Amino acid sequence: MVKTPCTSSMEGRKKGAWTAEEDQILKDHVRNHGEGKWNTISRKTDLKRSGKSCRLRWLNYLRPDIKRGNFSEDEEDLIIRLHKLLGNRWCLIAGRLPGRTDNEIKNYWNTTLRKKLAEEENYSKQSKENIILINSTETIPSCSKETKPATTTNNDLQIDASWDSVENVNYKQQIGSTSVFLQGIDFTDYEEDKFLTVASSSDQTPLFSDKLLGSWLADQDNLSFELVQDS
DNA sequence: AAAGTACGCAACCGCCGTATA
DNA sequence: TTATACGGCGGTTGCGTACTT
Repeated sequence: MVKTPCTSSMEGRKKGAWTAEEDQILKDHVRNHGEGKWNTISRKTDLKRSGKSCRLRWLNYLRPDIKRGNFSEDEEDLIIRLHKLLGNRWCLIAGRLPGRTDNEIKNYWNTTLRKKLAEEENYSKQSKENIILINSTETIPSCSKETKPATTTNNDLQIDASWDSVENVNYKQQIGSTSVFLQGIDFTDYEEDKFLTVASSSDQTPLFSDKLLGSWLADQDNLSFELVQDS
């Protein structure tokens, strides 16, 4: 699909679809100078593109390791599971799918998966029984009554799934430390200070910090494999 | 065959965090 | 400490294509 190129009046910057010539200029520049310093590209080459536009074009289209074509069932399943865990953190999700870009995953989610999941949700509303509480050493209050803790910040990750819609959740709470098994993922070994919050918010969603999930994901190279195996 | 509508996706926009002067 | 530039991210737009009427 090719968009008609158009020219912005702002500083002669070009906008719209990229041409093959522009792609070649950008590829040559990155090959010779590496990624980064995107704003210098328009000064050092004939490209009349903003640095942002160059960066986006490279990351989403020109990068050599980009995987093209339809998403496989495994990839689709992984996206769904990661989205339950991470919400709209497309860059984090893309980090677990080699060759896929955040933009591609975001588009796929918005155009295909969201609809598909909505249809499935309408079809079956039985997940409530799938919440399994194990090894509780104290009573876990009703999730629906929990409120967002005072320690929470705007950087907290709010998992984009209500307790009612999360499947196969094992929630374990221990005296002295907090352990959470979510979607088969064990957070037990993580230092307690990394658990900014382990609770549910007023809208019935559990909260985790970006720091926790970012470091955890970085450590768990086999996450994709495990999640796929899980399905 | 033509017009209208829905869909997919590349690209843009605005915001935010970080680095630097 | 403040201002500015830049990079990164998620949300949104708009164009081309496919499908429907």
